[in-house]
Amino acid sequence: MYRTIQQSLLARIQAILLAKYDVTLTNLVVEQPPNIALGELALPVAFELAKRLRKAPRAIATELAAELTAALSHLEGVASVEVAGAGYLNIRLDRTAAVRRIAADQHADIGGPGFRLVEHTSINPNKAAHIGHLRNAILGDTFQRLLRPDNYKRGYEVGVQNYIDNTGVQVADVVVGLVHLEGKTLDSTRELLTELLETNQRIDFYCWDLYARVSQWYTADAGQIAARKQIRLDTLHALEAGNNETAEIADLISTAVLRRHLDTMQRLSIEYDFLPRESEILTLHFWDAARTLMIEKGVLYKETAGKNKDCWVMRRAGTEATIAEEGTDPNLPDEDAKVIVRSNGTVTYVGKDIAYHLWKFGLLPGKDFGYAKFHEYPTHTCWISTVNGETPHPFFGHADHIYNVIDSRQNDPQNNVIAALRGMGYTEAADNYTHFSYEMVALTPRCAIELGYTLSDEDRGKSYIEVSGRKGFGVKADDLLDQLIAAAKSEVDTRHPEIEAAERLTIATQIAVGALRYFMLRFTRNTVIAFDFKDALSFEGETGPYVQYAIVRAANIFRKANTTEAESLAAIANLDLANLLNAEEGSSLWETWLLASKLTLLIEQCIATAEPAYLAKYAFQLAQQFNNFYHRHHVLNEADPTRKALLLATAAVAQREMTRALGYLGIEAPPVM
RNA sequence: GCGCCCGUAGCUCAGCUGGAUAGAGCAUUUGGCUUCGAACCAAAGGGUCGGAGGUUCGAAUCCUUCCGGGCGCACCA
Repeated sequence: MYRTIQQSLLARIQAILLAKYDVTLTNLVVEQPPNIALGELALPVAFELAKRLRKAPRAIATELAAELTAALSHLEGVASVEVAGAGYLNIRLDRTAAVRRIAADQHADIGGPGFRLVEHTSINPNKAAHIGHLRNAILGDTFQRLLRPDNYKRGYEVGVQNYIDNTGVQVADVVVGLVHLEGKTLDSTRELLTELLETNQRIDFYCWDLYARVSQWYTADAGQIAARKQIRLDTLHALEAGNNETAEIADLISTAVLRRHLDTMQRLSIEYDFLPRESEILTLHFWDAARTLMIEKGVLYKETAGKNKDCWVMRRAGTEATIAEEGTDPNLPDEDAKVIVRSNGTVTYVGKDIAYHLWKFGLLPGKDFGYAKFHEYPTHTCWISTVNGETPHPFFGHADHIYNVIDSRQNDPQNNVIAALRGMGYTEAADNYTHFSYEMVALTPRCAIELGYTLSDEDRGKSYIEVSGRKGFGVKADDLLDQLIAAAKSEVDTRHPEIEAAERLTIATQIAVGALRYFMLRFTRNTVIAFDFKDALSFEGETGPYVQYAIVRAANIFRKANTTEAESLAAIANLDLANLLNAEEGSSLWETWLLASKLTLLIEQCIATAEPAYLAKYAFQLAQQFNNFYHRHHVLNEADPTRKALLLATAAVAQREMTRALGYLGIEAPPVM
């Protein structure tokens, strides 16, 4: 509702500016005054105009205020306009009218045409997911929820995919471990998987340790380094080639680990639509089609001299500009160019990635994956790439906008892919390619010590230490979640011994997931999270459970009042609320309504900036506002029926919007806690 | 060396398309449960917004520069 009023106000003021001063401002700022007593919206537009019109800001504001006041009948919901401070235009809303509209759930819509692909998680299927992967998946899943159509907004058509690098070095390393350290064959690997399954052990945990061991093994014996490096390389080539026993072992293991990843993520309500695998990109020869296209478009060329002689290379972004600027001969070999095809004829990672991204935008002629069903969620199917797929199947490679949730260390490679698209003339695709970049999750030195690692003096002095799968150094996602559930469970057990055990566990899980997802979302993307158990295991203060608790409190009011949220909101439709809302005391109630009406605005901001943290902050602020309300007004004891109705409706609107906001964050509200 | 990111309260972080008195959580101190559940609320202390210049009516926010820290710059993936 706030956004609706904002939009109509901005349109009106633009019209006035054009008619009166013949100016158009591309970027009109609207903000909220520091105090609700000054109004609900503020426009500093007079300051901006002062320069251009050579007039005092206050004088301009006075003129604009008069114009707006005259047009008040066209501004639904606006009660008055006044000049404040050095030249602010402060807008006051008609509180009663606004409350009625908010209660009736009037709000601006969000959405549009086009298909949007969100890629996230993309964990190498050779080890357990850790907290860094959790940040990735939670960011991606939350963003996907903001985009998707639902019963609150029209939304955008969305596909969620999780890229699986099942033929890379990391999987190869685990295969080396199985074959050369454990002496496993294809058959005994099968037996191992069955045994782990039967004894309720996690294959991804098994691989976590094995991966760390084999990483050390490569360099453990000085005399064997070259030989072991060769084993590693041969294994990698065997995986890439396919159709051999080594590749079959890799497929068994990577698929088993992948299933574990899906389970882990499902514990956090994270689901996928499609799992494209590198093995199909290879066997279906995506690269061949891309290569032809790139040569045709002139972005890929063979280097004839210099250090990259005999490679096929591509210029990096900005090279043309540098050449023009420095006046170097454009015919000289570009030593800075990115190698796409090595002199031995094999393609690099970036080359494969370009092919994959051309496919995402539907720009790779004649190429698509085969599709097979892989996993069933309660409401939909997750598909996986395959060579000979089944029909019918959904299509994913036709995106109008893509979002790649990939950590900031991949900035350069991502920019290479975008540069390739742009160089090929696919400007629109390049513009609609969002590298949803985020910083890593590291461990505080204290946390590392708690986990039993010995630290060097240098590490001890750092504010954080990077996790390392290769060293087996990190916190596993399932372990953290288990700890969170245990902590929440013991709280629920003491608070609600009367509830059945199974239900207590369900509640504890909801709280644990709430704490974890909120924790990963409260930091903005480019902040390194220095992970610490003390903060992550907290259920108090700025946390998910704080918001969940506020919702539980609201629900208790309705239960005891023998009414519902919907009834409470409907009940105020015909009441005379003006006296209550406009009184001094009513201001804090009105502030709750106003904040509750901002959800659409927040979602739009999160989408525009690809920053879910704003919504997390908003959910917390709304809960804070509600808790304050809860403390100041005792709803059930209220004697005056009109006032009681308003208090009930206030609790209802706060609960409605908190629940929605949490829903977008992927957090459920427990019935009790 | 080049590129990107960060530096705000004791700690962890918001605020950064310039706007009214720089905010929150944690920690510390204090007060509040015979009340709709205290996983809560209220209050207090705590800030040269890394330093220095500049642009502007106005700078935590924009520009320049310096200092400190992180990450990335392969014919690895």
